Amino acid sequence: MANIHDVARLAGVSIKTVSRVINGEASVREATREKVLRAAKELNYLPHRGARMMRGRGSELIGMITGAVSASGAPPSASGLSAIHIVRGALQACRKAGKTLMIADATGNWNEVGQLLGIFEAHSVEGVIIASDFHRQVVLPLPASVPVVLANCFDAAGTPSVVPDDYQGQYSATKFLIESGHARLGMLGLEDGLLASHLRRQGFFDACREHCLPVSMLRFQSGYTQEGGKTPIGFLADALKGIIQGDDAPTAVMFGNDLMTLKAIPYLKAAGLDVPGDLSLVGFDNDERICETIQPALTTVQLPYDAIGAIAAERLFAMLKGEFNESNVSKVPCEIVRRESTCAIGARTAYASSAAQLIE
Amino acid sequence: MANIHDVARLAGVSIKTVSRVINGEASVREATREKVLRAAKELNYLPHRGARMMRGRGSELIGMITGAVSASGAPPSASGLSAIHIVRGALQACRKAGKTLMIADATGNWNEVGQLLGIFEAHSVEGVIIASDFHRQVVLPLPASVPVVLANCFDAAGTPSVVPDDYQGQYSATKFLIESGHARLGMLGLEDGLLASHLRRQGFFDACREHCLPVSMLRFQSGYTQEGGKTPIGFLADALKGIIQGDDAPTAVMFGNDLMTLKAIPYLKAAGLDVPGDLSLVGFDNDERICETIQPALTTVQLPYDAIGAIAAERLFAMLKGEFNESNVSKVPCEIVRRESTCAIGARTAYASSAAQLIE
DNA sequence: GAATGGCATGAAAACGTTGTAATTCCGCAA
DNA sequence: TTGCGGAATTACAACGTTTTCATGCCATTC
Repeated sequence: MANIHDVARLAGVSIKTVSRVINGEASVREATREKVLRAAKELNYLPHRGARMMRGRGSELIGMITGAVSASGAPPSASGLSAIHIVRGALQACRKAGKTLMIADATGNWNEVGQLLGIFEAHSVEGVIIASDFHRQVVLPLPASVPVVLANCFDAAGTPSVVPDDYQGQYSATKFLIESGHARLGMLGLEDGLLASHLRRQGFFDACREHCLPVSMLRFQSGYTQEGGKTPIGFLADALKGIIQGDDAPTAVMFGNDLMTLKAIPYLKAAGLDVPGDLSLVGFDNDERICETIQPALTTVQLPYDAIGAIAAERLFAMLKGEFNESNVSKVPCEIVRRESTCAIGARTAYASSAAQLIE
Repeated sequence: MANIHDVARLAGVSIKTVSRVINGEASVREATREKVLRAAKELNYLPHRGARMMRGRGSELIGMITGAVSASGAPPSASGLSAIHIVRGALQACRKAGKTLMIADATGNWNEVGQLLGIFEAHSVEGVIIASDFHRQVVLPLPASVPVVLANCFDAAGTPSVVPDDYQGQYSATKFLIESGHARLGMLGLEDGLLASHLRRQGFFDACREHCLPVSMLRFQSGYTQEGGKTPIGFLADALKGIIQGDDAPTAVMFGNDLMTLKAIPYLKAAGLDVPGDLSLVGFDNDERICETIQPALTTVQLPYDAIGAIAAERLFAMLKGEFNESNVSKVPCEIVRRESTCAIGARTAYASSAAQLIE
C-alpha cells in the first residue's frame, strides 16, 4: 500500500503538501493540488487510519453501549426489543451525519461499561452513547474521558441524557380517555419500584385530578413482573378481577404494556366483556406485532425508542461541535396511537344494556 | 489516557518490558510481570489501537451490515427482530475474540451495501458480515476487497455464508409429531415464493413420505403475507378452515410462524377445538414473547438467529487466520422447543370422543 | 577464575500521518 | 533595485506502539 511519501515523491512535492491536499486545507496552488491528486490516484493512495488516529484526528466514530442493565431491576417489557430500536434510531442519525457506529453489549452487566468505554476510547471514538434497556437512573463508573450521552437512562451527575416522558404518556392517555367521556378508569401498571411505573402512576392520577375525577372512581393495581419480564398468569388474573369486577367497574382500563394486555384479553372475554363495547383498553409500548394482532387492534401509548436513539445521537453531535445544552435531560413525548380498542363513551352501550338488563 | 510510557515509569521498567507483558511474550520474570500488570491496572492502561495498527497489527475491527433487504420479497416474520438476534450473536463472538463490531444499516436498500462496504474499508475493518432480514439468495455488488461472510443469506458466487436449516427444522418438527403418534398432519406455511417457505414445505413432505404417511392424510396451505409482514385475518381464517374442517381433519397443525399461530388461536377456540387435546399446534421462530403468552405455551421450531450471528463471526475469524473452509454454506440446525401445545396421540381423546359421538 | 551462553531487560529506530515553525516564493510598493 | 508582506511550501518533531539490536546479569563449564 502506497503511503504519503510515495505520493509526495511521485508528485514532486513535500509530504506536508500532500497532507494538505488530502485534507482539503487551504493554501495550495491549483496546479500543485492537481499534481498531487493525480499521483494519489495513480498509486491508489488511501491515508492510513492508524497513523491518522495517532495524530488525534476526528475518527468519525461513535461508540454505543447497549444492554447496560444491572441486575437491580428487571425490565418490564421484553428487554432487547427496546435496545434494537434505540440502536436503529442512533444508526440513522449517524448515517445522516456521516459517522459510523461501533456497538458493544454490556450483557446486562453494568460493571462492564467502564471496560467497554476503554475499548472505545482506544479506538478513538468521538463520543459514546450508553443505552439502558429500560428507563432508570444509573451511576457512571467514572468521569469518562469522552463525551457521553445517556439514552433511556440518566444519572445524578447531570450527564446529558434522553429519556421517554412516561409521565406525560400516561397523562395523555388518561386525558384522552376522559375527554372521550370515560369517567371510571382502571389501570394495571407495571411492577412497583420501576421508575416508569412510578411516573406513569403519577401521570394517571394527576390527569384524573386535573379533570376532577374523584379517586373513588379510579382503580389502580401495581403489576408484578418476575425475573425475565414474565407476568405470572395467576397474578394477572387476580389483579384484573380486582379492577373489572363490581357495579362501578371502569369503562376503560390502561395497562403497563401491550403484552400484558394481550394476556388479559382471554380473561376479559371470559368475563363476557366486549372490547371496546363494554370496556376500552389502552396498552403501552406500541409493540406493533401485538397491537395489530389483538382483536380489535390495540390503542396504545408509543414508547419512542427510535426517537430516543436518534435524539441521543444528535445531542452527542451537538456536543462534539461544542454547542452547549442547557437542559441536561431531554424528555421525548410518548404519543398515543389510536386503534380500535377504545371508543368514546357516547358510542358505548355497556351501561345502557346492563341497566336495561337490570330493569328487565 | 495513560500510555505505555506512563506504565513503564510507574512500574519502574522500560517500555519494551511493558510491551512484552501486555502482549504475553516470553522472557519476562514473574515478579516483573506482576509489577507491570499492577501498574497497568492502576493507570487503566489500554494499548492505543492507532499506534498498534501502525505497527502492522490488525485493527481488531469487524464491520456488520444489517437490514440488507431488497424490496423483492417481504420478510415473513417481523423484520428487524431477526436482525437484532444476529447482531447479538455476532457481538458476543466478537467480544470473545477481542474484536469490536461496527454496524451500519442498509435500511432495506441493497444498493447501499457497496457504499457501506467502502466506509468500513476506510475504517480498515478486518472483515465484514452482511446479514439479511430473512433467508434468501443475494448478489454481492462486487468482489469486495475485504473478507465477507453472509448471514441468513447466500449467493451464487460461493461467498461463505451461514443460514438456518429450514428444511431440517420442518422435517424435525414433522418427525416429532409423527413419532408422537400423529398420522394426520396439517401445515399452514409462509407465503409462496419465499425460500424458507419452499424448504420447509419440502421438509414437511419428505418427513411424511419417509415415515410412510400417505399424501391423502396431509393438508397443506400456503400462507399469505402482505407488505409489512401482516397476514390478513380473513385469509388466515379461510386457510385455517380448509385445514381443520372435515372428518379426517389433522390432529396436529404446524404454522409458518408463531405470530400466525397466535392469530389462529381464536378461530380454533371458536371451532370448539381444545389445544392440545383435540389439536396439537407447532409454531416457527420461537418468539418467546408469543410462545409463552399463548395458552397453552406454544411448542415451536427455533430459528437460531443468535447462533447464526455467532457462527458467521467465527467463520470470519477463521478466514482471517487463513484457515480454509471446505463447505461454503453452513446450515445451522433449527431445534424444536417443546412446550405444552403438543401432546402424544396416546393421550389424545379427540378421535375417541368424536368416534363415540358418531356411534351414539 | 575466566570464558561462554542463555535469559531478562533496555535504548533507539521505525511505522504513516499531522502540527508547528521555519523557509521560500512571488508580486507589489518604495 | 530593494524591501516587505502574505501565500505557498517545506523540514522536522510528535503521536504510542512494536521491532531490532545491544547490553547486563547470572549460572554453567572448562
